[in-house]
Amino acid sequence: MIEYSRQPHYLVAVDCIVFGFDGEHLKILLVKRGLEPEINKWSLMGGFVGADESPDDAANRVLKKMTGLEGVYLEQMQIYGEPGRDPIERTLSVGYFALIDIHKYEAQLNDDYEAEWFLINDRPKLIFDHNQMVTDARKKLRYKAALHPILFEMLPKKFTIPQLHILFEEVNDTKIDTRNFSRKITSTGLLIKLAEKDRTGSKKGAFYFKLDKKKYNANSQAFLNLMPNLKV
Amino acid sequence: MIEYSRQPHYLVAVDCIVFGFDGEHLKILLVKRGLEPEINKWSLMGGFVGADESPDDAANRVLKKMTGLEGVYLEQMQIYGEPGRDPIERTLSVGYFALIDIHKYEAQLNDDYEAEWFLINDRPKLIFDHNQMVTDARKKLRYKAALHPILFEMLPKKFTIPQLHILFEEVNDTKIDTRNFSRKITSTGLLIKLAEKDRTGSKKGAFYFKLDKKKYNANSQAFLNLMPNLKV
DNA sequence: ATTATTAATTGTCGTTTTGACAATTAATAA
DNA sequence: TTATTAATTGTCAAAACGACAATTAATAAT
Repeated sequence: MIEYSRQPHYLVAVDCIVFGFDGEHLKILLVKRGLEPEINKWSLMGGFVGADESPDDAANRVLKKMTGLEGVYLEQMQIYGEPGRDPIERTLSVGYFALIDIHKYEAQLNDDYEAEWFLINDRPKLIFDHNQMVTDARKKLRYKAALHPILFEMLPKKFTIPQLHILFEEVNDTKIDTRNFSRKITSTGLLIKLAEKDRTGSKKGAFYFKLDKKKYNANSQAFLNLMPNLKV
Repeated sequence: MIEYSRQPHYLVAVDCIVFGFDGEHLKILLVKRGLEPEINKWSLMGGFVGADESPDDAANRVLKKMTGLEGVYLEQMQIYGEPGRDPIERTLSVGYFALIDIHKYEAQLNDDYEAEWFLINDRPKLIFDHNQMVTDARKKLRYKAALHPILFEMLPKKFTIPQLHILFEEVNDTKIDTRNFSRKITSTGLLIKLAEKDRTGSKKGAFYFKLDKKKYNANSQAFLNLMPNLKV
């Protein structure tokens, strides 16, 4: 039988940086690690890639298992493969970032895992190279969101322009002129204005919008230039 | 001793899509595979990730070994990890794309490996999922090159605007107005005009330019909008 | 009822960028 | 001297950008 003799074999894992938005701040979802080493320390959601699944499959499985959510926005980020990154045994990990509607999650929380939302800017130290993964994910989110309409993934089906505005400011850690922002976001043609208003945040109330799914699917690869004065 | 018991272990490889430009067309560098299965079939340059190196290290090592070149532009693309992608044994491969100056290569060719340049649009069938890798790499190259000044990596230190123009047209598979192109590319401020002219291509001759390394290193992450009417 | 208050929404306008298109220039060959 | 060829510079209207202001729709206070 043919074989690749004498080549070393490694464990392969996936780790997910799960972003959410509570209406005010950008957050990430962390779990208490369930196995040694570093048991009970905070870490990203992760798991080993099984024999019959691809890394993408594994990431989806892990997310389903730990949050109950299916079909979430998931994007491969990069591989982390320094020889010594896991102290026990060589393990390469594929980093993914996920965007979920934080409210959807709360309803389906799987209590078997100790999971908790943390402010992106006020999170505990994480195990291994997970801190670096979060930094990288945040940078990639910022990059991608400047060009493609992906931040909708973190909002409910019905959302308002002001909500979207705050989310963009959070992700980019900067102030954006509300007047120019609303003009730019509506000019994409991706939003459908609803008759209903959200009156919780102000006296006047803000109109709800929903995503034009057809145009969104057709244009999700288009370059948009959603950030003013963009420098990365 | 702590261990991750009973988790499956896999081979991990790297595969490099090496792009080059001969002045007229975009090309990729392929090698004849040196081991079973599929020995002597055309494939990407690749190799297994060794025990003491990261995937990035492995990709650089493979490139050095097969082309003699060091310090080439190398970017991690994505991981290919479908369970059945290698018929012999489960192997996950990290795809990289590389941009090299085709002339530099010719001078340092390592004849131990049967390597050959192929037109990107007229290449042989490749083993495993390498055809998909090439397709993905091409798409990513196009995407990246539209926003960042990376195509210089495929040209000699001294190059002309018309050379750059043809390269952009090749990568994007489209015609670009020469007048608007030269204005846009010079307005980036990344080019330094030299006194010398290239007279091989025309009677008038075209001025040589070189890259402003300082500005290039400082701005390599900036968004530029180098393609007109950009849709991806 | 009238007014003050607050946040959402629509509006203005000069500057810059874009991209379609044409004229000029610098060299060589006839 | 002229024809030829490709590089380079030029023109301009339309669109996009971004700094900044006014108006509007509601509620709360008087």
